[in-house]
Amino acid sequence: MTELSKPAYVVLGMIATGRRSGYAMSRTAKDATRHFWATSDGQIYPQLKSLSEDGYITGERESHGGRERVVYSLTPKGREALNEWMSSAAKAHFEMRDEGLLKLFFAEELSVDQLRAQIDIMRRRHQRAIEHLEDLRPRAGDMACAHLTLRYGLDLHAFSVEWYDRLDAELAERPPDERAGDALRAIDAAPVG
Amino acid sequence: MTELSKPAYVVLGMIATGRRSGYAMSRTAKDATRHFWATSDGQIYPQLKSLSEDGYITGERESHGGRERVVYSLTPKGREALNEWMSSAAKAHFEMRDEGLLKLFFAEELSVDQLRAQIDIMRRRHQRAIEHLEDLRPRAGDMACAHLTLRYGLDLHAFSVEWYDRLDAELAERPPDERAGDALRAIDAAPVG
DNA sequence: CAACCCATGTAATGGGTTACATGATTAC
DNA sequence: GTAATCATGTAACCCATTACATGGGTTG
Repeated sequence: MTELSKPAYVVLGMIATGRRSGYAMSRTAKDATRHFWATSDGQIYPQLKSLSEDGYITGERESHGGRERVVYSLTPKGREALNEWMSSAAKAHFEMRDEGLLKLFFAEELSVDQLRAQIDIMRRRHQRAIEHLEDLRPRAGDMACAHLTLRYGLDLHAFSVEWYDRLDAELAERPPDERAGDALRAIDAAPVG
Repeated sequence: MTELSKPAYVVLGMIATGRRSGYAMSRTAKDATRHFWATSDGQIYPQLKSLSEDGYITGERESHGGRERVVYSLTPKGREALNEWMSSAAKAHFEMRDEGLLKLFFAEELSVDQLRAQIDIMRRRHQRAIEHLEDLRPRAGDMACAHLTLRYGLDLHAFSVEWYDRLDAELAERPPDERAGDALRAIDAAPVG
């Protein structure tokens, strides 16, 4: 039982939760899981092929109103691999990439004005993310787990909006041409308390 | 003025904030920026070479207590590229990869018990991240911006710990062998409200 | 009859990590 | 003397995205 790749578990999980064609998986990946785990078509389709060859899943051609598609099912081996992964306590992959934070990290020499401009950009970015997730909500239908992860995303971005709001409020008290590093030191580098 | 790559801006920012040797950049990348923007040695050193060739930075050999190292400075061209990026309102790259959330997304058919076990793993993961960031704090020294991004990380993980705590508290009220999807629907899929 | 969605795939490219490789200096 | 830190780099590999390619069905 060697470990499978991450995209493999995505595919197994998709099948287990009723997304049984490659296209359905692709849709769900774009709609529902993208905001915490991106998966592209270039991963899904090759994965379906190799998981079939290795006996984790089986595909059946189905004609669905004239259109042809392949509908996959988990084999016992696939079910077991999924269960093992789902209940594993092994350290799960966690990563963040936030170009905005990178800019904040380098902001030492900016003016308070310039720093506040960047913070505003970030605040609005999280605000837009919230609006985007709200739009996705109806598409989650009755999948309770989809709503759960959506809720997490919404709450997380709301946290960020508030965090940047509070930081901005503290910076608003400082002279606009002060050095950002000095201003932050002055407000104790702990504006969010 | 074609746009530079992300690792290029990392290097420019590092120089501007006083990390002037490849090794110093590598250290800061591991210590301070890793939790929101990973950069490896395999990116830093080739980048130093190509940014030198393209006239964004200049390197000077320096002997520093017998040891040799190369210390870089920004050229006017490099300074301009950095300023442009720092003040740009263009959509900044933002990405999250959370394998734990992926498992939650597929948890529909698990038991409440199994779901709570996964939530516990995630809660502890964020707790450990907080401890790790606390350990890094002394190394930020007097860099106000380093403390700022550290603060964001700490607050973000604290938010997550609380979020999972609240979710777990609600699930604790449900029978342990209930289907996770049903339990979540029952608590209205909005446990964090 | 055009645009869009369903449906499936491949190839080129780009980005990033890991492992490897080397060697000097300093602290214990 | 030996382990850790300073210091710099390269090559192989893995992973993922993008663009391309194809074609049938549905809706306005």
